[in-house]
Amino acid sequence: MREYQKDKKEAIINASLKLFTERGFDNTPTSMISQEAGVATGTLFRYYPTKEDLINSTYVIAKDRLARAMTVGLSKEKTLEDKVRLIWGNTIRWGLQNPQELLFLEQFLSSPYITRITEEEAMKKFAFMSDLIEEGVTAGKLRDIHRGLIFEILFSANRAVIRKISTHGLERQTDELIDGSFELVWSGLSRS
Amino acid sequence: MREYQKDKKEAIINASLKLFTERGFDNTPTSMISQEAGVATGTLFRYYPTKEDLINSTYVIAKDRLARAMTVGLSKEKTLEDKVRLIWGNTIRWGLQNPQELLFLEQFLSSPYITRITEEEAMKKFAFMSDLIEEGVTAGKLRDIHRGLIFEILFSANRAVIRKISTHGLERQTDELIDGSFELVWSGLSRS
Amino acid sequence: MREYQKDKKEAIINASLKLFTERGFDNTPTSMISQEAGVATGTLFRYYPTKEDLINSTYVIAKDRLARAMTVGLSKEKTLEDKVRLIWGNTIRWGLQNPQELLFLEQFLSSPYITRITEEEAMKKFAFMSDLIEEGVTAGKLRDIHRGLIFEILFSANRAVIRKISTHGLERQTDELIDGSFELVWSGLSRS
Amino acid sequence: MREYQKDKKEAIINASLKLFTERGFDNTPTSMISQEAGVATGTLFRYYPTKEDLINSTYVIAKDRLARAMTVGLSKEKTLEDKVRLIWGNTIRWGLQNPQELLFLEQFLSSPYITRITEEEAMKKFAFMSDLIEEGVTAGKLRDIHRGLIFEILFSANRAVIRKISTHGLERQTDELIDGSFELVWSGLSRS
DNA sequence: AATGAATGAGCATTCATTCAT
DNA sequence: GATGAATGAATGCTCATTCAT
Repeated sequence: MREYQKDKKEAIINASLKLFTERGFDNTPTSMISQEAGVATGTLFRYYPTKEDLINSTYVIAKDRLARAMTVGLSKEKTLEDKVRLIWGNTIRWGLQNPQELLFLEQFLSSPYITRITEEEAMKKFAFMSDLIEEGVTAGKLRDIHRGLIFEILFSANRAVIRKISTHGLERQTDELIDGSFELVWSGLSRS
Repeated sequence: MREYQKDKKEAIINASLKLFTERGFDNTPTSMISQEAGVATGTLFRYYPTKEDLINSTYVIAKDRLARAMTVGLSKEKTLEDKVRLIWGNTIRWGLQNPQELLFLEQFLSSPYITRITEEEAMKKFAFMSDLIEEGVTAGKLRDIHRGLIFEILFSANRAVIRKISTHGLERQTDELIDGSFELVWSGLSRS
Repeated sequence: MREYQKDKKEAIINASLKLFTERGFDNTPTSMISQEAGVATGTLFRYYPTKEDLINSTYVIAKDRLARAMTVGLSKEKTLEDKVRLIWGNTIRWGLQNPQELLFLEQFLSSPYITRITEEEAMKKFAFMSDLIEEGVTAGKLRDIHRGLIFEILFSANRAVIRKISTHGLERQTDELIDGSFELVWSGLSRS
Repeated sequence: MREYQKDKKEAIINASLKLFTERGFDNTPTSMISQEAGVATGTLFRYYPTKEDLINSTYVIAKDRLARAMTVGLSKEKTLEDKVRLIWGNTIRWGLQNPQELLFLEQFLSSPYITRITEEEAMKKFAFMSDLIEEGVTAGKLRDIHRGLIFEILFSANRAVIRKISTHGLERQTDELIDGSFELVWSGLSRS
């Protein structure tokens, strides 16, 4: 309906992503999704037998897109700091360009759905982050505190930057803010 | 029902707080709230004409409780660093003791409801934080970057610590983690 | 809607009885029942939380009405034969006057619902029949075969008479057919 | 799917018979039937344009099987009583061995579908019974009451016996119960 | 003010049927 | 003929909200 979709399954996921982020899971009827996707109500249930299945599938897709965006150009970087800096910037830029997908992912942090989805599984896609952190701690470059905590702080601070930029319309200063916030976070995380 | 309530209005808010945090907004019927509060269904709507009104009122209450908890003992501290450190620890301890209320507040960060509630109003209660940050920047103790960004990073890192502790059952090491994470954050924020 | 109903619960049962017998359980939407009863869709579910609950309640009511109709005037009769003859006639006349209720009851014999309803419980209302049969066998008036079988044969033959009369429009000869069929069945059941 | 089927049409009927009896008409989706039959959903509708058509066809087949089973060995019997006795026993044994098919047939007695199927047509297959009854009445061996009534009583008593045996697990006493119930019914029907 | 029965729009899901391949 | 993806009307049930008592 919106645009030609290769197949209906993809159209449904795209519509879900859009509507779930705009309206929240529970405020988005499946009928609205199928309409937005340009398919019949029954078609949605052929591919996703349950609304919950649809939510979970959408989550996995979104998480995957984020993980891909974060690592663009990663292999070119040499030092640990440069790698983290690249990821830092990639993530912020992706978040600014895909605010809905990011918002959608955040819904899971505080929703009952989070328990139903294997945290483990979702985290596999971010193994590259865990690896980097482990490498940094081992090499004595990062503070020797709970690895998961470093991970969480990085992520949450990153989201904070995105939120601040988009909420206050600071897109013009994006590059400065990326750099400034990275220095701040990096100097906090790295061994003094 | 649960305990003797001064008046029905309070009973309703308490029931809301409990149920919303346990089950989420959309999964909590107003009928369940009125039952938990020990009042008739109609009574709830006398005080809160709309479910949305109830959600917003509950939000304000919870936010207020958080703000109070954060500032306990604040007047005793002298230096900026000590004040922020106190707030940092207060927040984490409160979050660990009131996980549901915290979760409830976080629901708003990514829910469509956030747009409906005056961000301004909610933020007034945290004026003490803004003041501290302003003071720190002015005095040259904190990095001179966007004030709101400092605020957001502080908050999000704080939540990250809480989440990590409760998710991984690290309550025993709470004090160390509070201290360690504060050093990390503070060294990031402060002027080198 | 149809007529003034003392209370909604009764109106719903009456509508159910009518529609279930006319259309079958599965071909009768709850919305149609509530409409026929002149209540809102939600009201039906206040009284009967599930369609199945409604079906079962309707069944119990109908069974009860039948049991009452069967025993009208029973205390006046003296001999076993007269008692059974009275019940025989009562049942046929009630069946002819309430064809839908009878049909409704028969639906249970061949429906999956029968397993869900305590056969025992339903049978309690017909204890007077079991007692009569037991009395007859003990007194040597009835053949000494499986009591339940006598019960079943009586019932099914009775229904056969009703069905035949109403299917073939033999209402004019009702009295003769009642008598004739009773003689037939009685001479079969009684000890020669 | 189950076993090799000569043609799809037969496979569909067999699947219908099985599933309709196990689950009832309305609780059996056509998709389930086509799956059980090992054909595509569309194929079913090539042979039976409507679910109702399929139900009716299945009914006719089942009725035919019953009629055949009832008359096995009938030509060997000489007297009227022996013929009826044979049919009596044949029917009970078939019913015990094919409880689901019998249940399926009974569904029609009290279902709205009965009006849609030509009673006449279904009855043609039981002409042998009508003939026997007519013969008996004419010869003065059976009571001179409404022929159809005799037919109905015979059938319903017969089903009552089957039901009683299978409900109470009396299979061991099948032969006695067949004989006992036949004596009972026959002495009722025959001219004293 | 308080009550809770009543309301009816709204929702997730099912399924008989169609039709392009 | 055969297939099975697609359709969309229909259904059981929920729940925010109203209002007579």
